[in-house]
Amino acid sequence: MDRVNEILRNIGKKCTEQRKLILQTLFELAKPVSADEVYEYLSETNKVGRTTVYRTLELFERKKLVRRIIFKDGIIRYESTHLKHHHHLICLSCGEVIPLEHCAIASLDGSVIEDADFLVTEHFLELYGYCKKCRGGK
Amino acid sequence: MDRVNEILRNIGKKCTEQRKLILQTLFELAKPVSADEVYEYLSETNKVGRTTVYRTLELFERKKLVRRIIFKDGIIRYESTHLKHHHHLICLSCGEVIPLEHCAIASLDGSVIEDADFLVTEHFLELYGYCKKCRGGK
DNA sequence: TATCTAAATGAAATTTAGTTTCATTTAAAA
DNA sequence: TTTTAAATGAAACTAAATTTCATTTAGATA
Repeated sequence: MDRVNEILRNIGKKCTEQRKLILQTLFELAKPVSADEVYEYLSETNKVGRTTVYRTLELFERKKLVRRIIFKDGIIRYESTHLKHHHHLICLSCGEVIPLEHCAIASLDGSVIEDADFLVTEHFLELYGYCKKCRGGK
Repeated sequence: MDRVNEILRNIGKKCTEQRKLILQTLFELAKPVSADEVYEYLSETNKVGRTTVYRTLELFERKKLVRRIIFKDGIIRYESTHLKHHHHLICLSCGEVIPLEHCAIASLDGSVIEDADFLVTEHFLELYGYCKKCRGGK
């Protein structure tokens, strides 16, 4: 929790109970989660309102504490940036999300696509398919 | 329009006026468009209801006439599969969407990620950054 | 060609994700 | 401690997408 306090102090915003809880949750879950999942996760103790969760995740995105991740379903999810840049394997059968450490196209960012004269600053890559379990050994 | 008729006959579903109009629209626009954009595009003649547009795009996706494309905003868009597999450059400033012909990671599909024992069947890659115009020559 | 029927349509109601409003509360500066 | 701008959260709202169900229609069958 000390770490959470320090991070929040560094972004130049008020260090509220709600923000600490939300950031802590993102650390604990350590995978892409939607605002509603964060809200549900915290709702037992019921200390944080839905609106605050949405607003706080947006703030965290602006401050680069989280990155936005979008899967095929179009729901906006966020993942803590203390996990370094990576992509995901998403099972089309059971929905499991597996982080993929190595990024084969990291070199794209900062480069210019010649034909289009386009400067790439970020990229989204998600891989879909079937996990070991769902393939039943095949 | 002959082409549209033939395609619809081949998927084993009724060849309705609405389906023909929607497929024709996807051919004409030839870029990722949302259900609402298709609806608006057709609304002058007002021949197709909103529900039908949503349902038809889902049908087309199941029949592989269109593929689903998701950008950062989370809105579900579709693009005709008569355009072969490719990705997009999306300008963070003006929103322009530029198709990117070459796919550097096409070889991923059908391959197994060893560490995770995961069979990849499809992938989503979108590149964000700044187009020539918005960079003002830089 | 007329009849029939399962499939398709679309208006309206509903659901879900996300945003805005505004009165109240609070972190932290003075 | 007082003060105040920032933050919160309930409720209202918006937008995207889905469901319901009465009506229409494509195209198979007689």
